[in-house]
Amino acid sequence: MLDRQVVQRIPRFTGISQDAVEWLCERGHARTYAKGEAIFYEGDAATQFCMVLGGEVKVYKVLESGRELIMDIFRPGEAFGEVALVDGSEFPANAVAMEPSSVLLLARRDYLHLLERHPEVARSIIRDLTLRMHALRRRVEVLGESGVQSRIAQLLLVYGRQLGHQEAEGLIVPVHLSRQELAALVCARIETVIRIMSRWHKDGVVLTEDAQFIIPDTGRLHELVQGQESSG
Amino acid sequence: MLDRQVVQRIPRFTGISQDAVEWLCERGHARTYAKGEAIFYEGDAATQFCMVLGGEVKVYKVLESGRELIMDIFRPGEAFGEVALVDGSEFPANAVAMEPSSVLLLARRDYLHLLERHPEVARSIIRDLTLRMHALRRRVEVLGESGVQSRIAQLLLVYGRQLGHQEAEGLIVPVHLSRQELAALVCARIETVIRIMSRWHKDGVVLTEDAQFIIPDTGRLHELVQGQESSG
DNA sequence: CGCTGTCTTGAACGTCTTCAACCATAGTGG
DNA sequence: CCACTATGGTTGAAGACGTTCAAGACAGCG
Repeated sequence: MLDRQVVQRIPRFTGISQDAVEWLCERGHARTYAKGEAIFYEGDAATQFCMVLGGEVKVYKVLESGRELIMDIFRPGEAFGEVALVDGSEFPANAVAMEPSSVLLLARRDYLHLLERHPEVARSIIRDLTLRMHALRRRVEVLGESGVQSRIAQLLLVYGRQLGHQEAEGLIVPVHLSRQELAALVCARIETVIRIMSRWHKDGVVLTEDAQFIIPDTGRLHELVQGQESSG
Repeated sequence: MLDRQVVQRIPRFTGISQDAVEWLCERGHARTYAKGEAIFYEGDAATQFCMVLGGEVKVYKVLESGRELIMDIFRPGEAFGEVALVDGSEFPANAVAMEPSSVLLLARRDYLHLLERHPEVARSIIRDLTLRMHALRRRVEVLGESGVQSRIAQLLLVYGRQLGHQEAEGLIVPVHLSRQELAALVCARIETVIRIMSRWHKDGVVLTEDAQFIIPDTGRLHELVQGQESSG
């Protein structure tokens, strides 16, 4: 049983009828996951709709080469694993809570029912799918950059545009990413990432703090994306 | 004015009412593009729905580094640039005909009207969007592989699964890709691609023919994806 | 205290890019 | 017919870059 307040604040469900909210609250439920706890695995049948209510969830694949590739990181209000749900297939990747997280779960048949009965939800899903698409497109652009340095720069700039806010010290990007996770996002070895981040820290390009990055001057990062050279 | 026959054979529009078909035929029109001709550019306002009727269309970006990255290649029956159309934004990439092609065009307001009035079209769009998502996900997986060799192998395997058919000589992958285009797909330099393809041709791993690739033994390609080693 | 996990650094090695040159082919105009 | 040009493909050598392996630092926690 979900809280009406919570459901109504979710972008996906704004504008749906009171009846639908009621119905959704009865059918869905929230579950909490500990840090590092798996939500689903690649190959699992997609039987549930999943949406982050609190915390952070990463969806990742283990490539054939054994390397871990983070497809995307989901934050409150974002649904994940939805594509598999729509086409009734298996999850194509693993999902795990990056920190203590709360996830809204809804059985597939209820999800489809909602989709069927409420055109405004269907429209909302289309909108959400396009958002996911943009996100994936950005992932492709990041991975398309040659050079790990360019890829990290691009990644941080994307996160900055998306979640950052300007402060006196620079652009604050409030995402908590370990070096390992950074590496998995840009598809590089952790050592390479560490070396680049160390250099940047020394040069004041990007500062790593407790749970955030600080970019004093985004212009310098942009330069790094464009020309591999620089640094001299 | 479109041909009723053509429209009805498009997966996207199967199952829609005769009225809708009629309406669509009146509003939409087909246009042909010469090889290399641009269909739209990055930054253009997305005012038209575009779907390949014949030929091949590539959607690509020029990255900040100046490198060309092919996001995807579209074949008959597939819509492109649709995400921008849905959210009323600008095209995020360029589209160009890879060979003489025919493209169905439909004004945005007509597209939205169709979406509004025909729930079965809306459902169809959701299904198509999930397909696009799968495609993008596969692109991410290809680009996530380390080593150009792994990426090309992965790319060919994906195309093989999608479009290939088994023959006596091996798996035939009927896609015509220049070395330059292969390079743009895996985000590598053309020279690197050439060297790898030459080696593979010599070793009989992948044969490049006129307008297709032949993979005598997909198992060997799989090995190449997994272990970078090999070749020794 | 020792354990574990993450982070960090160094050196050797292999891969990819870069730059430069060259070949093959098709189309064009004399 | 030829020379000329444009396009796509190919090869080699030098150097930049990233990975790999090995070792150590550091903090949190039993």
